[in-house]
Amino acid sequence: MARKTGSHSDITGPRVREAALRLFTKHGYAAVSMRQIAAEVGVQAGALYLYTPNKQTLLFDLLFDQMKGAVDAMEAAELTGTPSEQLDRFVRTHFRYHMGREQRGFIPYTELRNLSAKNYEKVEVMRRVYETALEGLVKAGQSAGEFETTDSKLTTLVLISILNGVLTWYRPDGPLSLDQVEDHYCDLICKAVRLPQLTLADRQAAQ
Amino acid sequence: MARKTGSHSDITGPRVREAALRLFTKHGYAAVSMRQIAAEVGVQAGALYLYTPNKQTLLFDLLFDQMKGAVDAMEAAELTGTPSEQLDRFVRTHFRYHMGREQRGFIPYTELRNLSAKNYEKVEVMRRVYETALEGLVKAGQSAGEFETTDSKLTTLVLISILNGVLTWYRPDGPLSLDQVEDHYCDLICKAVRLPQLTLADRQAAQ
DNA sequence: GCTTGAAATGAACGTGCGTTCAGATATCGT
DNA sequence: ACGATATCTGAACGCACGTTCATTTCAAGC
Repeated sequence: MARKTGSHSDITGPRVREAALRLFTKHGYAAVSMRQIAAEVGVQAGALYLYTPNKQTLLFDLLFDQMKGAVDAMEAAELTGTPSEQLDRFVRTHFRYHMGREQRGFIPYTELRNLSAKNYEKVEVMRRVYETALEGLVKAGQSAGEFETTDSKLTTLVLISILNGVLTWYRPDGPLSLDQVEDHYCDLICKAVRLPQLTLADRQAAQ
Repeated sequence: MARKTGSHSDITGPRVREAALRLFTKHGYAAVSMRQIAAEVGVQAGALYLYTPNKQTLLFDLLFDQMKGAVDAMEAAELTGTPSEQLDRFVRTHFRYHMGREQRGFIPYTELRNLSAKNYEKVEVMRRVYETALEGLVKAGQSAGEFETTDSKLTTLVLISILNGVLTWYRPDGPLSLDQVEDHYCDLICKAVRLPQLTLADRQAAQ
């Protein structure tokens, strides 16, 4: 036995990444072996090295794309309006990017520790961009008098905790719809920074 | 060479647990080897098995004690007063238990996936106790008319995210004092559930 | 000071890891 | 139809893992 019938790199390549994403998310990078990933794809371990130079790079690519994708999604959202409206949109974009219909999945930040120093730095740059954008938003809300928070750095950290927290437990096939969770989180976050709560009408107008 | 001078099980035993806690927290269970733990203690790998039957049990003991300790700390806090006051106390107790002067450290919930089914169940029981207590508090606040949250289950999940989020990044030797962070988190959480913010005087009176 | 038991060594075990590669087979352009 | 090339197998590599155990050394009670 050697090459499989109907095999294409266009098909197997993405499947390798999907399998790795699923397994890394579920069990963590260190606990997942290349043989497990290969088995999930339906291939021998050696074949994986046609699609990635090594395990480390596989993790890096997934984490980097995840962060880069989130940044891109945020830029595509073109946050405008008042800080309050922008924060609302930020929260929704964040949630929908990771948990939307593409079923992208989410590798928690914990896995960053498994990256080599060089790879870590590259991902960290993207993360800084993302979190700095959020912090800028918090600061803008403060100076506009919409948010009553004092320490913008600390507040941003809390917001990140909340935003990523939901990604670790939310399952699209669970009892809660995407909209329900999204609304609830927006509500809580908006109240936490004490901005006048947006009504549905406000949101549609902002859109 | 065999037995070390000045060696006692009363000393080495705790040191094994401390080393394991530190390494599991930093690198994750799967990425840490028994030889690394042994090296941290200053002993050969085989010696660890005088203090734990195996690696799995080492993790279980740490996680179980961590959860059990948190539950005990909460019971010792004897939450009384209005739901608002109780929530404030809950947040502070949570933070101080994990990050207080005993420098206990905190193994994130992510590591629960490394437990065997049986061990997982035992830890999960404690976790349920803890989170159910918090949810009961949220519900009480709702019916008392102090909290404006709608979905108590979802709200509790958010609160857990926040409470555990800080434990993953806070370092006692960092720029922020324990009190600063504690106050900030209490403030944000209290506002998130929209209860009238406690003044320092209120808190001292509640104590 | 000798004996007894606790505490640790260090070598060994089987296993699974990440990775490589020669060889085998399917696909595709011609 | 055939040759070239892309895709995959299966075996192998050295290494590190968790765990065991005979042996050695230290501590302590008599």
